[in-house]
Amino acid sequence: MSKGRQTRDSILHHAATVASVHGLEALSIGRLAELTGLSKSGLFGHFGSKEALQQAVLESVVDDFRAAVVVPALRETRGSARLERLFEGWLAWALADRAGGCPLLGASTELDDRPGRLREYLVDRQRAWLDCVAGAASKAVAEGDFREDLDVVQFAFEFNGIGLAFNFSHRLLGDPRAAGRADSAFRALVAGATR
Amino acid sequence: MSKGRQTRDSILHHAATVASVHGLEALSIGRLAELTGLSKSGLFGHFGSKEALQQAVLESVVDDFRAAVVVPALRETRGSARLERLFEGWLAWALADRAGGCPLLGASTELDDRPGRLREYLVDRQRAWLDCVAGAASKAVAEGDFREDLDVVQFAFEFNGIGLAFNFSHRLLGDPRAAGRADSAFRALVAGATR
DNA sequence: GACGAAAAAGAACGAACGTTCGTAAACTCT
DNA sequence: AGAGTTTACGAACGTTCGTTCTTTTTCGTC
Repeated sequence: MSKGRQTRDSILHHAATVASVHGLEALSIGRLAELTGLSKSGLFGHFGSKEALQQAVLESVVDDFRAAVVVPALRETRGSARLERLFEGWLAWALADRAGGCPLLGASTELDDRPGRLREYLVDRQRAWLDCVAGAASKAVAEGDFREDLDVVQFAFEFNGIGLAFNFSHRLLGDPRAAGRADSAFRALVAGATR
Repeated sequence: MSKGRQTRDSILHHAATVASVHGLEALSIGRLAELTGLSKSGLFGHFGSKEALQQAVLESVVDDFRAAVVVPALRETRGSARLERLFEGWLAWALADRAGGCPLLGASTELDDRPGRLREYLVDRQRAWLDCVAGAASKAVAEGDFREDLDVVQFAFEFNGIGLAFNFSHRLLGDPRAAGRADSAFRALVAGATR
């Protein structure tokens, strides 16, 4: 890997940490420069604009998410087992050792009313994520794990809600039972899809 | 009402609009000043600091929420009817005519990793909100609408998740079926609590 | 209508913001 | 080792930021 890529990756790593706590908009070239030991202009040159930096951070985090959650689940046997793997993977990702919470969830409420390239990219990726969940549920139906008349999009909607509720209770309220609550909710969701 | 309170309320109204789109941190004295037709220093004098302004905005929105959602529901007959009222009220609040989404949800992810007075206040209010839902569920159990062994805190957790999922699908993804999805999820939740 | 208080304006501050530019250093490859 | 290209620096730009003063205007009350 060239020197440039190396530096760029280091910048993105620090940026993702900052963004997990303060959000994408709070990323500042100057602060990020002293965090990485670069000059403002030196750091700036890697991206060309602040928005491009934010985009790069977002893409980098999305790639990590895919590698940490989606790819391992796709290696699991299709059916309800894969869905369980998706859920556990998501929970582990949300609990991962960061300075703050999942940057994608943060960006989702940060960008949800702000048109632009960033938002479009994020919307696309989040749709893909929900499609992934719905697709897995669909496979579970085909495998006979779930009932024939299950609304898989509705399933993905509620699946997502459990994740969001977990994030809310865990990160904001600091509820130590949040993971257990999420687990119970997921089991109830699966039970409702099974019978 | 004195002239001062009047101006202050006007400022808070504009501030809540801005915060609904860009978040609490993005509130800027200068921008808010030209939005309200005041000078920076004139506006500043009403609060004394930016953080005090943010706090005032938060309190103002919380008061609106209570008046629009909680109070009307408490006038409803206790039991599952009141819960339905809470849910509908929440949905209507989230769909209300604002520039952006609900400022309290925005603040919840904006502040969830940032210690301080603002966060503490918000956590307190959100806990109270979940307690309110759990309390209503508890009443529904006592009334015989819900089954005896229902975990009302878990109920509130999932109730909250449905709201968050709605906000996500509606505001970020722009899904026109979001409200219907939320409604189906709520009915499923109630059905699970009933039998 | 005068008087004290409250509200708003105006000017200024130091700091941080994103960005541009020209130049120097470091790396990559033959 | 030398040529060519990345990579990084340092200085400066025009703005905007929150905040602090002092001064002026407006309000509520007797």
